[in-house]
Amino acid sequence: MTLYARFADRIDAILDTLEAEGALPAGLDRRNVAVEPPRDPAHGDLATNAAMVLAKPAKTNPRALAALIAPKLADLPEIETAEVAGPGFINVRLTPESWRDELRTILRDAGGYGRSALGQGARVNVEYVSANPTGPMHMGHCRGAVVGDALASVLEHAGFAVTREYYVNDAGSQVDTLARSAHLRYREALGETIEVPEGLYPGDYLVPIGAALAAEYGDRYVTAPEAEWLVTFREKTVAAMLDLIRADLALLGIHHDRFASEAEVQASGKVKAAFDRLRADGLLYEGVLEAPKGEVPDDWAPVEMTLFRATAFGDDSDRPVMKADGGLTYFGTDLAYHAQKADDADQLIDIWGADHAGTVKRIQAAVKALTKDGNGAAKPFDVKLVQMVRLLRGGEPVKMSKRAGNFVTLADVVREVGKDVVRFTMLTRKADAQMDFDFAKVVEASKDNPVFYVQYAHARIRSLHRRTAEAGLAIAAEPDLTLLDGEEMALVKLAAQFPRIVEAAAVNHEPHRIAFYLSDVAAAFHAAWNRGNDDPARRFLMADDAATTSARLALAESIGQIIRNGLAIMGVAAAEEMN
RNA sequence: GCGCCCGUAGCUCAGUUGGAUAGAGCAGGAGCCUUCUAAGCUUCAGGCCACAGGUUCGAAUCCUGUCGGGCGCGCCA
Repeated sequence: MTLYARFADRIDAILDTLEAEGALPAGLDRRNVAVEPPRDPAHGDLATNAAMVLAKPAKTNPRALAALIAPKLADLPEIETAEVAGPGFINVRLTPESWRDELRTILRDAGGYGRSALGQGARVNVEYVSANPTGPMHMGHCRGAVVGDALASVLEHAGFAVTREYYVNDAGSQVDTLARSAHLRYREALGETIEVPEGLYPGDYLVPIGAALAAEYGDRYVTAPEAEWLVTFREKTVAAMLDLIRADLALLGIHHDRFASEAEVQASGKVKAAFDRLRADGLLYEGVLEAPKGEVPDDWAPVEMTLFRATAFGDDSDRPVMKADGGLTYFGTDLAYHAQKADDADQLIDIWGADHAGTVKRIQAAVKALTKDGNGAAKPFDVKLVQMVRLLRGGEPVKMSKRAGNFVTLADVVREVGKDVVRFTMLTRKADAQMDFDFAKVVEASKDNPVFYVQYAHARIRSLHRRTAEAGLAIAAEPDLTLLDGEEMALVKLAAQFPRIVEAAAVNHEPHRIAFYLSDVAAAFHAAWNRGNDDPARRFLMADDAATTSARLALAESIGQIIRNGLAIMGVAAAEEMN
């Protein structure tokens, strides 16, 4: 239980008491009562808005109600003062010993500090990456991969049971194109001189696939009609592409629990089951769509199709699930796929590139329609859109050849700057904000670079331990933490916010909050360190004072632990030293 | 035409799910610094939170409208 949750309980108990005493009417809605750190530290350690939220329904004024609550808070042993302030806030100051206890808790819980039971084991399916299996991962996929993986990790830390899932689009025309492209390389491997025509995938990564196919099948499919080899080539090539993608993802430390096949969804009874359910609810019908607004495709014609009544759930238009020829649309399968995911999850999250923003409403409509219960309550489903990353080198856009298939691959970038830099940098912006990724800046050793700055703080802390050992100081197993002064304890207060940050990141599906918080922690630690430059008495390592050094080392270690825990969520290794 | 995202310091961005006097870094001004190994430290200045209404104890945050920027619109995937 986090410190804030603990005091929320205390306040709840006090409100119970006030009800029992008749000072408050029973049954007030307390959902908006919050316990938070005040923005201005001068206001104390914790603040609650309880009196302001409850005053109106209790038919009293906030300050009067606060005056009833505050003394009861002040009576608690962990609390030094509880004062009514402003419009009716109650500002609480904890005893120094409470904070020292929190520091001990961080050290004791170690890697477990920051974990919580918030999610209560609810099953969350996070689907991310889901790049088409037509080639290696490129940088366009990278950000979604990192954001999705970090979000999954944040949710795990907040007590959710997470499944990491990848949807493999192995059923559309793109994988047929892939198979034809592989066939071309297969002929090439058998000695033909080939030229990749417009519309096929030209990438070199298909060369070894073609060679493998040639080795396996010899020349039997060189002149055979497509119908004889397409399915086989498609399966083999998709499998090879998935191996490639898995290897690329592994470079980033990403491992999915499940790869769900679009073709398998289609072949299973899932589609029929989902459609039956919708039809039973009157949400599927045969109809003709109006011509799309804006640019109308050349081949558009008003024909009858099977449509999903997406407009009943907030979409702008009903959407086809089956084409006029009876084939499934992409959306039709996707709808069934989401039904499949919802079968064994309590919540769904999709991470999509922002270029798919236009289809968010229809899939949300579908999930609502498919998961709503008798009361109309649907399973929570969030589509997180991840904006594009602009690749720069020293401020100049990275030139990518116009020739299709020649892009900056994820593997190239990881090879150049390292997994940890890629992962951290991808989390230094909100997912829906556009981001620049500058090869020069992300590896810069300066305080402008948050990746470096956070790692540097951790390395300094590790270095302290090494140097303390070298100095032969006897470090106390249970240091006297009363030797820490107010500025030092301010670091503990910042560190104590970590569990709260993790919870907020989980609830809001915003893993970037961890990165920003770690930057704050690093900045605060560096500032404390720098105080030692001006005043040797404030250095962490005091060669002639083992007791103070022990206390400060415990403090430093707690900060190091927070950084490690935060980086672990982000999937970034903490640096032992800087090179 | 419609929809989605966005609009916060000169620039790049945070903003604790509606809290108190809106923050950080860069750039700019002024000092300092040769280190508990180090790639710096302190400090100043900078704001009509695009604009106008609304909701309430309280709005950068929620709602409506306007203006401005980006992206999207399909029987593709």
